[in-house]
Amino acid sequence: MTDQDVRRRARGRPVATSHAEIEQAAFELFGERGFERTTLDAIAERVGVGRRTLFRYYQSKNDIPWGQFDQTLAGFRKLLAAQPHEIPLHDAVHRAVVDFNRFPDNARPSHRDRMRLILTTPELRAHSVHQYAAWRAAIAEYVARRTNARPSDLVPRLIGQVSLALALTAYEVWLDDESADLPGVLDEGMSNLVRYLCPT
Amino acid sequence: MTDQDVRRRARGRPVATSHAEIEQAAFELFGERGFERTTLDAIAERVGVGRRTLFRYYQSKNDIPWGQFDQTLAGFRKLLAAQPHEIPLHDAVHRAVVDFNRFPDNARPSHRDRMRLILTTPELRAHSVHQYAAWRAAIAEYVARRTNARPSDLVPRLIGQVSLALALTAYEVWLDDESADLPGVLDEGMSNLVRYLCPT
DNA sequence: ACAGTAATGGCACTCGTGGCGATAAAGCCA
DNA sequence: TGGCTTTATCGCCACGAGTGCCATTACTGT
Repeated sequence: MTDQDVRRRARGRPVATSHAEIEQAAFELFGERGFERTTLDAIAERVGVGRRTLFRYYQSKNDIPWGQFDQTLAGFRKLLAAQPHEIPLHDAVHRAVVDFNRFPDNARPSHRDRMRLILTTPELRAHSVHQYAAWRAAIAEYVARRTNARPSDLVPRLIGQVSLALALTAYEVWLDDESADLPGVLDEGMSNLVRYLCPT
Repeated sequence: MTDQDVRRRARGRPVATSHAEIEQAAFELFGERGFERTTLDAIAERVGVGRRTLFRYYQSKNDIPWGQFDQTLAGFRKLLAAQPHEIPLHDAVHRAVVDFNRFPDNARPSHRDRMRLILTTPELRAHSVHQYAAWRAAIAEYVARRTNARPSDLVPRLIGQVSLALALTAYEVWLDDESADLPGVLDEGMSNLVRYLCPT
């Protein structure tokens, strides 16, 4: 999971920290002072590393809460590709989205903490656009493959955007309601959307 | 439209510039050097005003391309409120969205230039989340009114998000294709979405 | 021990942003 | 005309994110 374990000791100087360590320290501080009032210096100090080094692990302060989203995204692409070709397109996409959002509860920081921070901090809400774009692209490419279109065509793009819309709505409702489970809200959203759009 | 005209000369020192003037200067520079490499100093200098003064007109550099979106948004709320109660909800919302996106071609910077800048500059794409949130809220409130729900409930939120998804997709396609007209792409997107979601 | 290698981390710089207070340019009124 | 009030401008300083540059450090392999 964490890079230290995977990465066979290369030749040079050993790493001084890890993504996991940085995220833990950062989330502690975010919890104490809030995201905006936590400086990179503070994070670096708590990790016991130079500020400059943080930028070797995360492109920006805003990327820290997302962790290693690249890897998560790769998992999502696999989920999409694994959907059976027989089922209708919208079912395939919806299933992949729902599966993608079944998270193990043992992560640390928890998925809920992550998403709460991201979705309640204005700056992070804005910055997340970049992650969302990559997520949408995964969907658009899948749809393009199945419909013999280009990812930049109207329908693939649209389905990517609408799937994101549904997911974001589900997340907001889920965060508002402690008892809700995410896959359930996603399903509920989807059926409401169909009810809204489809002529009787 | 512009504030100078409306605002009857108040008592104190007269204003040194206007939103329109700042936007023109800014768009000139954005065109020459790109958004990111245009500093606020450069804009202030071209307008002939102190850098500090720019912040009295726009909350941030990122807000300049959006112009006075508050006013635009107020117009959108009126469009929604003006929809007849008889037609189905999704028709009402869609009509308001389409009407909202009929823009007069005489604006300067043109609507197309504005949107191209916003949608092709990563930083602006991210920052636009704030404008979008206000736009979605207008829809959510309208839907809540018509369905006797709260704006924070699943369905109003969802319809706001999905409408935005559709609009953004339409904008991207519209910008890619010089010959496309925006209302047409919006309609096309909507019918494709219905086709995608609704069981035949 | 020495060379090679790769991560660290300090330094200096740019830029957006916000606070504070001084100042300029008008109108109002005597 | 001269002061008073009002309101916008603008300079100055400080902070934090982000970036390029480069010396340094701590390993591995020979």
